[in-house]
Amino acid sequence: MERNGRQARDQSKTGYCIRGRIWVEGVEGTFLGYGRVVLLQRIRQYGSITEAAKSMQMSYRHAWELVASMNRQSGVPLVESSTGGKAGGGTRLTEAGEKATEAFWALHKRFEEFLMQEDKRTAF
Amino acid sequence: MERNGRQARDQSKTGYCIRGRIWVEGVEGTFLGYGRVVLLQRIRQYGSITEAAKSMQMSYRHAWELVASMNRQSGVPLVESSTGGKAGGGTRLTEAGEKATEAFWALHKRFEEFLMQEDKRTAF
DNA sequence: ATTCGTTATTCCCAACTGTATACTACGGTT
DNA sequence: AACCGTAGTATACAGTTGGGAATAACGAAT
Repeated sequence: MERNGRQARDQSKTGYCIRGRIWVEGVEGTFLGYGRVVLLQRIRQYGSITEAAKSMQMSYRHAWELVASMNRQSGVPLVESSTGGKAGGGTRLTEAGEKATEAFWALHKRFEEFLMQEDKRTAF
Repeated sequence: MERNGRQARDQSKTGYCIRGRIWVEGVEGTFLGYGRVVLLQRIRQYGSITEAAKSMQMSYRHAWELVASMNRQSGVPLVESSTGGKAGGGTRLTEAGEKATEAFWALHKRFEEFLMQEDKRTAF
């Protein structure tokens, strides 16, 4: 199943594992989550929503919607787009976008550690 | 919105809050999650899937499906049902069901604490 | 002015989830 | 035997979500 591209934890001992999702919530619901931050990363990498979406097997429509949602909910835009030009335009991560992804990955890492710890600890 | 009946955290300072979901995963996906365990609790309280579902504004069909999924994935049934009789039948929580809900609430409590802590800690 | 590739936007459709409804099975009580 | 309220099951329906395709807007390079 490989939810969100994250690996399933070891179930060999009990048959169960502890899993979870974590996100930053803003006024319209999710502001930053795993998928959204991966998308931001890919946008930085490719300089294009189109390419970023393609690399994640995500439709451009969906990717664009996520980007719009993030920018709407953020005080300062996480991403800036330009249209036209020789390359047709592009999208780049702003400084605020860099900071946001960094902060989210730090949070995510601590969460993964929490899950791992609970996986060992809990009776399941 | 009040997702899953859990309260939204304080957003007064930053406009954001850290939220998450946690669950115990078995072979067919979710084994125990917040909603499922609340359902178990209500079943214990009412002695009936019908009443438990009604009290949560959940359809009987859905509630029954969740119960079946939990029992299928658990080594020993968490819930036992009987049909017929003066009361028409009923469903009660087994000892294993009690233990499972207890363990899940303990896990959930630690998770809530983790979220609270992250909410204070993180930049969002 | 034409070309080009991307952003931005719209519309329709498929898949999934859960609801509502209706029905049968059950078995103690009367 | 009839009654009653629950479990258990099937079917049809509604809402949401995301995909796919089609199209316009854009602007630098040629």
